[in-house]
Amino acid sequence: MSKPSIPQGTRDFNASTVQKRQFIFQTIRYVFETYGFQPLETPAMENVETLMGKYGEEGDKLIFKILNNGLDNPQKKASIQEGFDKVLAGKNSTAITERALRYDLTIPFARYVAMNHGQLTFPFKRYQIQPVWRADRPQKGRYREFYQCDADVVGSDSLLNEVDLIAVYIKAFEQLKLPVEIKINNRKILLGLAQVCGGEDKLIDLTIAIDKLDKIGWEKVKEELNNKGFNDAQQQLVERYLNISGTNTEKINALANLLGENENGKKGIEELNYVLSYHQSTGMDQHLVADFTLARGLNYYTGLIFEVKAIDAQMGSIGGGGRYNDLTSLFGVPNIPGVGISFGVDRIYDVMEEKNLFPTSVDHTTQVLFFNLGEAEAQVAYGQMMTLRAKKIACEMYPEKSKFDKQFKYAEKKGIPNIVIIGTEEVNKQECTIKNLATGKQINLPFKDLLTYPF
RNA sequence: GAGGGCGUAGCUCAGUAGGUUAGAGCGACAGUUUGUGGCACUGUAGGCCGUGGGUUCGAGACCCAUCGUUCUCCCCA
Repeated sequence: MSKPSIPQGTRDFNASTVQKRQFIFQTIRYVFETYGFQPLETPAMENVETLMGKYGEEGDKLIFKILNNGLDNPQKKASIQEGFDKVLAGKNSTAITERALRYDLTIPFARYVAMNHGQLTFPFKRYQIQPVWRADRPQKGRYREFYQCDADVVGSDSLLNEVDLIAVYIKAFEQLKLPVEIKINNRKILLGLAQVCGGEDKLIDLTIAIDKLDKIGWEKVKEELNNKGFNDAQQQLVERYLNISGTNTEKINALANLLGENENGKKGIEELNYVLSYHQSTGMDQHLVADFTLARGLNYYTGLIFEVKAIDAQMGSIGGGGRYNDLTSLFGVPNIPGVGISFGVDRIYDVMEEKNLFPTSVDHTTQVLFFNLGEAEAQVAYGQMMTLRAKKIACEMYPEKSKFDKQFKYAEKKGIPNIVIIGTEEVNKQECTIKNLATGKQINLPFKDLLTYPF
């Protein structure tokens, strides 16, 4: 028997970690609900075809697939063999696998909307807090099982949804006391640039190259553009695009100049302006940064896109989202536009832990430990303990009659602030000894006063 | 998918140029102290040195493979 272990990229969470994570979940859930979003849960596994082809070529490779049961059935040997050959050739085969673990929450949500659009009231606002799985190689801030907290609105074209979702981001991070900046761009602007640069078909090459700017620098980006067939004039245009800097307003003006009369460019800028100016009136625009290099991987985005970055932290994005025109048409139900955002709880946790941002109050533990001084005494103490529990004070009794030393140490390790001693003396006098472990002070109190004692 | 670092006690690590019985600190447990913790002292337990193979008279140290872990790239939360 080898040592027990858990799969790569997964984790166990101890008491204090769970409590801190709960703090993040509760904060985000509270904000979601305050903004009118209602909960949804979907299964951990989806049909393979629901997920495949939705996340790009790279994404498909990172989907965890579940092996079918009954592969050893001799009657199905031929079809399974055939399916296996397809898998070896890099294709998918339902004879081998027909289910997969969900990769994100947006696609399952789109599937849900497509399945239930008849019953839903639009605009439909839902939030979802559940784990997702990716067969990525684990590293800092990257896990194979992690939680996402998504909020989406479908069935509305209004930019007010974008405005509202940005407010959700800002308010949630404000409550978590985590300083962030929210980068905003518009896929329409990128599309406009691609058109000005010689064609929509270049959009993907262009965004991939642009996205790498802060990592590899302009020279390398230029090289890549060159390899992808962009001519000198086009490269110069991209360079001017990437060199745009200044305040949000300055950047937008420079961009408008650059893209000129391009329809998509104009529309993209208009939308961006709308959202930014709206938040000038709410006073939340200080967190917003127009960033034309922001591209985002998921190719279903069509409008404004967002990405959240923790300030002064070495961590990838801790949240992202954007508008998608027609996600449900992938499932046969066209014309349901939507916009959504996502929080990456595990990365938020890592950053907050690193910066020591968790309030000490998130550590809930037992408030009172009742000492166990023998069968008869423990029975009396148990009765007293139950009255405290009825008042919602967290209590426990040490289960063994052990030496004081041991019971004290238990309380100390667990961070229990108070102990109650009920021994033979106390039972005779119908009182208990209460000791505060931090101050070391102790008092005697009649049983009848225990209920009103301010633990 | 590509590349680097690291695997020695429950934890953090040491282990000198390969040399015989593998160490420390913290923690755990027990005692000094059978109704008062934190401190101190004393003692005890706990290791197929990740796994498999190889080189060598001799391997925790060197080589190969494998697994795990961590980081970077790709991509992403």
